Amino acid sequence: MGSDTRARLLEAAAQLFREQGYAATGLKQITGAAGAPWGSLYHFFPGGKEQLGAETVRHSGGRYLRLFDLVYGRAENDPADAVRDFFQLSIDALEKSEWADGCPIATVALEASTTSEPLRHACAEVFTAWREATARRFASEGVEPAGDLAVYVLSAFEGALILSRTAHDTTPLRVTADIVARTVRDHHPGATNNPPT
Amino acid sequence: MGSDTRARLLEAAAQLFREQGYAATGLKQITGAAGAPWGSLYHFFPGGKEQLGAETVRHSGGRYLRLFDLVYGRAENDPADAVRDFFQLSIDALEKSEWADGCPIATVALEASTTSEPLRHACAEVFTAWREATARRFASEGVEPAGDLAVYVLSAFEGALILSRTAHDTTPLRVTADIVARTVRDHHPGATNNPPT
DNA sequence: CGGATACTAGATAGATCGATCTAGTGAGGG
DNA sequence: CCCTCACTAGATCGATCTATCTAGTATCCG
Repeated sequence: MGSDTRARLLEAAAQLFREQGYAATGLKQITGAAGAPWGSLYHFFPGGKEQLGAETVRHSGGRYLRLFDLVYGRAENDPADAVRDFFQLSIDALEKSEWADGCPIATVALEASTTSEPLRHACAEVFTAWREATARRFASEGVEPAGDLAVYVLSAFEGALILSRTAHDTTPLRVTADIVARTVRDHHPGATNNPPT
Repeated sequence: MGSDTRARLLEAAAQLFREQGYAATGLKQITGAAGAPWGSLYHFFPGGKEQLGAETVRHSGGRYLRLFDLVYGRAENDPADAVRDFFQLSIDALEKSEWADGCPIATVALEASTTSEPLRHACAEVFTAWREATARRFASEGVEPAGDLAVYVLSAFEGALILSRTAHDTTPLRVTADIVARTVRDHHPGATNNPPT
């Protein structure tokens, strides 16, 4: 039965991959941070670093998906406010962590894009799940076209997060949140303004 | 005087960092790709990998800046069309390279964010230069607020590029380009529609 | 020609990488 | 009790990493 070693390894890997990326993080560093013995790593992840990476990506992705559902699920928020809340969550995380906690997927996604198909695929799955969660929320509120707007929101969010983290300045996230939220509002039939055109 | 070894090293490093990232790329691999002798690397870049990385980032950033000026400078394009053209350039680059050629800065920026201050700073400078070039173009056409919209366009572009490259699918870039171009058009006094609100 | 400087060439160091392997521990079920 | 199996523990391997160091070659200037 369950020691939590495996979970601690995933957690430590998630944190380190998020901060430093996949290639720069050594397995020794992960076992060290997790307080896990070296031997356990290959016991739980016989596929080695690549398997640990893929599972970590899905693990982080799932955790954020629950966060999506939480923010989007608040009944009192209209979709534009929900989008704004989500950007704000990242602003808070960035500041609290002193610019360490960016997107837990993006770094690995870029590194793995040409390097490891299983890893890239895991990242793609996570992004798809996030997009679909956002699109469902938009569709249920009549924000259309829900799928396209979800892709757009996610793109703007990921990009602004990169810019803010690199510049050590939350301005990109704040500015982008404003404009994107307005776009969403303009596609929301319940809002005060109707969509243009 | 000029052998081109130093230039070839920068070029090879730029390509490899773009494809695989900074940490995953070995110096041996760079000298190999550049056809440059190992000894030359530390002759031209006595600061080692970090100096090479920082100079490579600025090198790639400058090259793209000229591309910005080229696209934004076309007189017949209004700003919304220029934005669309720029997204299209990346779509073409992604497809032609079979998803290898993403943003030459983003991967390194994410990797270096907590790892190397000089490298992060170089990336931040490049992003700033890109934003300013875009903002200048917007301001000269009366697209306001030019600075905010430039940050927004750059964010959406970077994010969509990540999503498209990870998914091996140009849809995020195409969808995001449409919506972002419309936003820019809506802030352009010369366009058929006036800005909302 | 002589001598300084720029660059090439690559051996080597020392550390760390991911991965494998063997040995040992400990709890639970028969 | 004992056997099994999940897990721990860490030595060890070969490869690769960045960086340094020493020589050798070329080029330009006097």
